[in-house]
Amino acid sequence: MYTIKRAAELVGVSESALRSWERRYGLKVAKRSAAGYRLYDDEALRVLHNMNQLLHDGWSGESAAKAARNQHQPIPVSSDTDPVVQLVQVAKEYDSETLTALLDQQFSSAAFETMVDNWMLPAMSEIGRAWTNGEVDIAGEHLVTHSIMRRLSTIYDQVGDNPNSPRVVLGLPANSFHDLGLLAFAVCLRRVGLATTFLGANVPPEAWASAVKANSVAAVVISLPRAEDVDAVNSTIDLIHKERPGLLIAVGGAAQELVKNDDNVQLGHRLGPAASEMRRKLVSN
Amino acid sequence: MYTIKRAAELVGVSESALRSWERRYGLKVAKRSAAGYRLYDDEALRVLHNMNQLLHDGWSGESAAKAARNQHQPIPVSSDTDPVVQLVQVAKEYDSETLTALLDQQFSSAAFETMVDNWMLPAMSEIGRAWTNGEVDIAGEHLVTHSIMRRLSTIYDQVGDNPNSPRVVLGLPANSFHDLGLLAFAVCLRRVGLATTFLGANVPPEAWASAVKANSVAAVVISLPRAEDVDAVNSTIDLIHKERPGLLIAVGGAAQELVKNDDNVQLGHRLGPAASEMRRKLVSN
DNA sequence: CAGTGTTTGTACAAGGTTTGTCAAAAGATT
DNA sequence: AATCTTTTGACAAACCTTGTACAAACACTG
Repeated sequence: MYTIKRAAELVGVSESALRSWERRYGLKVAKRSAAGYRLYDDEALRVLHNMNQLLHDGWSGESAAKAARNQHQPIPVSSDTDPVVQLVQVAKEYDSETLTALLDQQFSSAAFETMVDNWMLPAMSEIGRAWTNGEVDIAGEHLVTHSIMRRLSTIYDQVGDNPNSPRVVLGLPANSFHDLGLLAFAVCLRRVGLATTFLGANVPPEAWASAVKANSVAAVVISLPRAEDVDAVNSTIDLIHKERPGLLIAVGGAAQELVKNDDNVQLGHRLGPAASEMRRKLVSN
Repeated sequence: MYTIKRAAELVGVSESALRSWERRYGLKVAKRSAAGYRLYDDEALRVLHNMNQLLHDGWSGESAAKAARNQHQPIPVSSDTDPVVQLVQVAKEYDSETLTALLDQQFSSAAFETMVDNWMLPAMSEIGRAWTNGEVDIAGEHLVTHSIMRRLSTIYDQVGDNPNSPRVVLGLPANSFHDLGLLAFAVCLRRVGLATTFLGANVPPEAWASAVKANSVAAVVISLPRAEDVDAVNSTIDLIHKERPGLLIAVGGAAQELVKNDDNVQLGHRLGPAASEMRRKLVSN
């Protein structure tokens, strides 16, 4: 624990500056002694160091302080606030620095499935609600969606395929574009040991037909995030049935209940359990 | 979030020009602070960078502005092009999308040490060359540097410290800021099982003195990326010698040959071998 | 080719904001 | 007693804002 004089020396700025940063930007990194003296630990010094660098780099004080705090903290971002609310807040304010910190935190906070079911999907639907209310604009929604998509793709690649297991093909019907939940589900499937082919958004019927031709394909997952796309899903299912009769077809997404279910399976709204269930169905041993 | 002064510097145009573009062509890429100051983020810089390039190509302001906003076509990362060339290309075009993909690919392509020595460091020095030639602007160089720094810090944290091993303290002298290679070396040291304390850039003499006081510190690594900082390094070394006589001091970086070497060690220019060598020196068994 | 209008970067003025530093008064530490 | 530290308020230099003006470069037209 260093006094302010020492801390200022170590960081390479004046004592006044440290006090000003605290007063003006709320950069409260120092503990206080019984008598009210500031006491800086190593973690605090790192934050101050970051702050100094960012200022040298031409950042505004306000945003530099925010970024400096979030740059190097394992448990950052006011952990007393609901992380779902935090994500909506980030979308409102278009705050990409806090977004990065929040994603870092959430993606490493629990098992992937838990994080997705308890935080990511609820938070995304909350953002959808805020968007229809006009509280969040398109840019904010985009920022968040794209960042999460990038993380998911990275994880999808990192987990890697399981080429010797039964293969599941995942995609959305033509003209449907919300592939975030579906990609998260693809990750879950890979994590339970299945092989996956991720077709993504807006898959035209022909592409579906040719994707399911391969012999290794044991199941298909179609997502139906919006009620409008019911017809597209239904006709896609018919087409797949014609191409590969008896193939397991599962439907997911917010509007999955609207699909006529003769032989197909509804996945429900929790990805972790749905992935385990899928594995049970496909793997014999 | 950069102020207009720095944003202008990074893109390589005047502040007035930025304001004019905004007023005349509606190129409103900057957020505003509470007081109305313009604040530019990376995305904004990308658009401005495009704008500038298009103007240089002879486009009219009107159409350049429209195109600059939309010019968002990431080049796919192809495996048959030299990845060093690809990184320079990314810096030229300020293409953060492709950068992410390229980093994903490279960071998972080989052992960390191989990736650093065969790709990252050569590519960074290539970007430096392109910058002195004027082929890459400051903004492009910054984008790449910062993205790589973020990856490295994540890895540094993920690898974790080895608290029971001999500790190595790493840093740059005062007023020296190129800490990318040094952080990569810190990761290498952790990966060979050593404990590390990363002080980072611009470490004032007092901070060096207090950092080496701890008994567990078995060695110090000082980096000298630019010839200008020779004096700062020499005086820092003297100070450390006075504080802890006999402590192993190693010098790395592009200009390491310039340091007077009485007892200190030169690390050479390949990080993987240097880290192994360091381990051999410090670990007895 | 000269004349006219437009585009584009830059400069200046008047006024508000940011940011590091200093000073004063009072309490804590050694 | 001498040397810290605290908060609060104040100040100046640097910075940013909008609006207007101007000159060089360019394109078009008679």
